[in-house]
Amino acid sequence: MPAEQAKNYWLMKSEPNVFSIDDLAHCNKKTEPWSGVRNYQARNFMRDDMAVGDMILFYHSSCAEPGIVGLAKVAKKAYPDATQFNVESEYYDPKASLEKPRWFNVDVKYVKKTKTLPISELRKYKQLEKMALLRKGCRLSITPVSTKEWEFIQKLL
DNA sequence: GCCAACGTTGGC
DNA sequence: GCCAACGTTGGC
Repeated sequence: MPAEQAKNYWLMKSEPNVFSIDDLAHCNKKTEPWSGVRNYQARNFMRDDMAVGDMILFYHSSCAEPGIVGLAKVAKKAYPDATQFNVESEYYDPKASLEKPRWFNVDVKYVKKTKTLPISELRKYKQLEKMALLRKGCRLSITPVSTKEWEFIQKLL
């Protein structure tokens, strides 16, 4: 066994009217496949860089008070996203096949709900000014979080 | 391989 | 609802 690997940290956006932190807390085993990501950069983060045990800031977007609302962790490493093969799904991708899947997802497990830390507050801290989330025009639904950013945010929660 | 047109994201 | 910023598509 290798020595314990350095943990990575992530921020994952979800629209609460589609899938909220409470939904995650109440689903089976508090674990859910993070399916439906259809952006290559976000896919690559999941497929190539996420490991079991990585910690996640759960973020609510497109809502009254967008911000960090809880913590989660990676429960299963990436595997082909089942929704790409399902013609009934809004995430169906006709260009994907079982032999050549295009989209991957990890499983995400609920850790805890926190107070809401709004994006407007995050923008106030110099320590967070380099956060990918806060970069102008950043629309990525999955972004890396540095260890320092993670630790700073833990103190705010 | 370029790039205009188009669609989407997401804070405000 | 607006719209800036970005990613994707497809004609050439």
